[in-house]
Amino acid sequence: MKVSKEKVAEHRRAILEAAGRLFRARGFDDVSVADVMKEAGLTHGAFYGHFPSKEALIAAAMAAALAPDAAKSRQTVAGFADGYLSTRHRDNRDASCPFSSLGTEASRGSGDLRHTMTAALRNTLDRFTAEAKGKTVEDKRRNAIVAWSAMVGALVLARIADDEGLSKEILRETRAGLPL
Amino acid sequence: MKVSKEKVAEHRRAILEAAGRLFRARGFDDVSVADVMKEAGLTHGAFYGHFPSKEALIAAAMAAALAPDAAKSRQTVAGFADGYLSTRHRDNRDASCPFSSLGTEASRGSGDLRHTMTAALRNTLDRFTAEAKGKTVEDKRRNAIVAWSAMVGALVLARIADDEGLSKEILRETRAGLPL
DNA sequence: TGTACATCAGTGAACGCGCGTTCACTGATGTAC
DNA sequence: TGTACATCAGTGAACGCGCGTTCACTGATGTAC
Repeated sequence: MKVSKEKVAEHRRAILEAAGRLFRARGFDDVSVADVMKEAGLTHGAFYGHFPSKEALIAAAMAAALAPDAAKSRQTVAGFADGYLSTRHRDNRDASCPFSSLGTEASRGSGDLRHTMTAALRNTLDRFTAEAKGKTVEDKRRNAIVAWSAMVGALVLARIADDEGLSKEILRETRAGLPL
Repeated sequence: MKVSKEKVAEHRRAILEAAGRLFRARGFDDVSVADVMKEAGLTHGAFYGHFPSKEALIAAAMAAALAPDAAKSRQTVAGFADGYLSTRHRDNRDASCPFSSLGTEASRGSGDLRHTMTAALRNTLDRFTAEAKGKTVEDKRRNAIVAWSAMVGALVLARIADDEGLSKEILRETRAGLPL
């Protein structure tokens, strides 16, 4: 049956939100269009009224997940790093940073996906540069790049490690050694 | 037809090698058992004589890809970092470091896979600790962790970036800022 | 050393399954009068 | 404001396809004598 414009917009938001959570928790390939639609409270047939393909959904869901968040941008970079390198972030995969939960898959993704993520990467580096250690702008920029690379890498490694002590050590020592 | 013991061992090696290359280039989910067997010069039916499942192949292929390499262990850590953060390594995905090419997928992988990768992670950190900056062992260990996290993260980010200038900047500045 | 035959690695057809995607249909929405 | 009907979002069955895995068969290997 037809549905009001408001419901359509609400459904679209629900699909993007469900996709964002499921993709981050299980990866792009292990989540089907039907899984996403079920999680959004709809049937799979309705999907193609909202998006032209699964690939387009991936790009749109990641764009939504990476959209600037008011609460986060009020934080200092140091505060953001504390949360980023926490066991809470490590374990809450479905709401975690797309770079650390889907980075290696994203690098093989569509042009749209990579373009969206590149824009988010630039934003993050700019924000970090303003608060990084260093006397010159060049030093600050370098430290911003090292810090963001280390944060993403540390979360990837902490999630691979099957030893809780090692995993926590990686998070803790990376946080302590960040040039911020 | 039956095949000599030497051929069997050779075929197993060919399967592991093909799997290592294909998985790193395209991801675990986008490479089928048939793809691997074809690349190894066999038919897909022979696969289950060598491995009990695709999951077991993934773990075995990554163990082979991560096995200590004589040429690499002769290098200094600084030399290893130069190669790691090069555009050559970024672009040669099929022979690249499993952490940077498959890290986010591996974190959702089997216990066997994560165990193998954890052992490799420990080895790398130990090797880095010996040559990292720092006065105390604790400082060296912290810098080893930051350096390895930053290297893995930088390669992931450099592969996502769809702007060659930004991608190269990430590799270059991460290399320059590494606490080694 | 030579021969007979049991073994078993590899082949390729076949299996059930879930995937992304399509489509005829339904019925509430919202517009034209 | 009330009514008639064209629109179109959502439903669920169906599509072809490729996947991981199985299996009856083949024929070279390698062992027993």
